[in-house]
Amino acid sequence: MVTIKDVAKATGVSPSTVSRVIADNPRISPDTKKKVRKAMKDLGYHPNVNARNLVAKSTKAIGVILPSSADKSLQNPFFPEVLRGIGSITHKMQYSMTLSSGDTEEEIFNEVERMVYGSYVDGVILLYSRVNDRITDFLIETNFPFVIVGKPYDNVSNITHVDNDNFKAGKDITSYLIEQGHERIAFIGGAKDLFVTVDREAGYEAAMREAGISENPAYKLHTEFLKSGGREAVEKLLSLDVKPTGVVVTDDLMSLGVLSTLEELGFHVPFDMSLVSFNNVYLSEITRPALTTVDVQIHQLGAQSAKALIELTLNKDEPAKRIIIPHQIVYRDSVSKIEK
Amino acid sequence: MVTIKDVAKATGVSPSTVSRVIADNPRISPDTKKKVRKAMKDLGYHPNVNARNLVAKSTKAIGVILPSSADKSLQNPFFPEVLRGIGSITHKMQYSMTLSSGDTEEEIFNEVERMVYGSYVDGVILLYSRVNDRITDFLIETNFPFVIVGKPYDNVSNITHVDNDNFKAGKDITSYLIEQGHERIAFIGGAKDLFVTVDREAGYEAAMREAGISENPAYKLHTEFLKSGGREAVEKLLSLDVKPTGVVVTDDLMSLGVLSTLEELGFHVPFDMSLVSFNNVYLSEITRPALTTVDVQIHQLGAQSAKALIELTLNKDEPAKRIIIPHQIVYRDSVSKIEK
DNA sequence: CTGTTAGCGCCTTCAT
DNA sequence: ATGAAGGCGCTAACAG
Repeated sequence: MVTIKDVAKATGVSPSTVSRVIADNPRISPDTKKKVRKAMKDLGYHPNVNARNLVAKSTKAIGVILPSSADKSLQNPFFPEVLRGIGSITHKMQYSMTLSSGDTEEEIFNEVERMVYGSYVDGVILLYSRVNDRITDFLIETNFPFVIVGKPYDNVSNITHVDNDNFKAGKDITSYLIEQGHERIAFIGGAKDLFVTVDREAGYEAAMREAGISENPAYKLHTEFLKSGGREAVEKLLSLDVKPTGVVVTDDLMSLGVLSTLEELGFHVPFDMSLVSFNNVYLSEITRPALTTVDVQIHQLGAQSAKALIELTLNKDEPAKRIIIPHQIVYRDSVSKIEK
Repeated sequence: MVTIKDVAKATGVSPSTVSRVIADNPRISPDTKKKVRKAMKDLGYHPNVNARNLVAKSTKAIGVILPSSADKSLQNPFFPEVLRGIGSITHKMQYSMTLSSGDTEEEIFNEVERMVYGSYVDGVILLYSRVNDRITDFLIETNFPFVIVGKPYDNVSNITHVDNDNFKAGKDITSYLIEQGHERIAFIGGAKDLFVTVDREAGYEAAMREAGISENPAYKLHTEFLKSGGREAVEKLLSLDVKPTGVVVTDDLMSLGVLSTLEELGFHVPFDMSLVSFNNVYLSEITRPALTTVDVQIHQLGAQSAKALIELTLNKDEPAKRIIIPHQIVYRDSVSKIEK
């Protein structure tokens, strides 16, 4: 391994001078800079991160914490996409990113502990938000820089987080359905303790209310995320005497399941049933019909969270922020107009 | 930050003793061990990785290199799943994993360079395999430990890699179609410079040959991975005078596109057309019909590669290995029997 | 069984 | 503008 000393020796200067050249210190003569740089290149010198981190007390690395992978939620294309978003920033800033790998909450907690106490990373991004989360609490207690993608379950104004306006997104997409003439609109969401679900549902309710459509509890269903593709939910809806004509589903991958079940039971989308969804991951354009869905800009969610985190690590008393990524409906073929 | 010295002072021993306690050195008296451990706990001591890495010349971290994300291939649920597989091992071995984040090949190359020269990681896993890959060449030249998930384009016997027997997988699944009475079987694969495609295709051909079915070039198609869901390929097949009765598609996500196009054009799977696929990612069970597909055990691909890599890093002259993960067909509803 | 010493590779005062 | 010296936190001989 080529060290700073080797370069120094080769150039006939002292190690500290080389160090200064690396840092591009202004009070090193252009001449020696050139010489040193050449030697570095010739010898194939590369700084050793660990040595550097040790004295700098910073790692230029951020930890990304995935939700516990008990369920299959990790197969949601959402994740690779946020990772790419995060990566786009870390790469540009020459940071590296470390992924959590635990399966259970306990395991993940231990990892985060290691990351924090062991100075593995300068900060972490939480890719989930759970009620009463030990990890969040721990991060707050230790005053370690972190940001949440999504909405914190608590301390909302003290935790930097990047999110969509899910209430509005839910309202917008529901309103669209209403504009298309639908009135009997159902809602299929994920677990009720997830803020995404709650907020999108509230948006759905608001749109219905504003349109003067009375609420129908039988139209509001919740299903374990990904559990057999929302089959039960769909069956329940279709067993109703007065069936809905449209459904709002809170996730594209879930929509795929809903779509399948619907068609399997003989209900053709969008003719017999309209369907709208959220996220706009790749598969929403290759399903049949292609899904009309809310583009939440997953990539941006990742990128902005990384950016905010890095700022936090650079300046510990940067105030907590709430960053809202705008959404946009992308219209495809899963909705039909109802003529009155 | 609590250091080893603090613990030493608090216990009245020397720093090296504390260090030995951490390493659980056998020739430290149980008594002092206990004392020291208590102090560590009381003070909240956690070893600093960077300091440790610096002297150990090992980082207990591995780098995972994703393919350049120019295309959307990263949205393939394949990736989260390998990551989980890798993570299951790194976690167990207390390793951490660093993800590449570059977009272009150039960017990724630079990252790998940093990882290698900067001692960021002890080894890397390549999640792709390209022809004439600079990164692979670089890793070989620098004699840096690495393993490939998939088949190396060159030096096959000198590079540790973990893969499926894609030839056999292709053959098995095609044979299954033949057993079900199909004779006009088409093949839709990804880019021809990917070994997965090539091998699975060779398997398909072998099965056809052995069954005495003459080859039909018009039945063999290649499509940009994920490009508009293989629409063109399907259209081409359906424009043929003698249409196939079955299709072998090399990836579940592609199958989703194929399926959609097929149905959209009025061909119902499996009645008008049978469809088999590869990978067995979650969505293959929620499509309609659910896909009969080859389970390639993605999780195992990841886990075994991590295991092999860690062995490599621990023992640099561990011989190169070729690890084949067995596959298995999972039968679902996308194939129908043809009575003669 | 435990302490002392040196050094991993780098950065940063403090001199000059 | 540059060098020398010390130290980041930890481990690994070498003593005893």
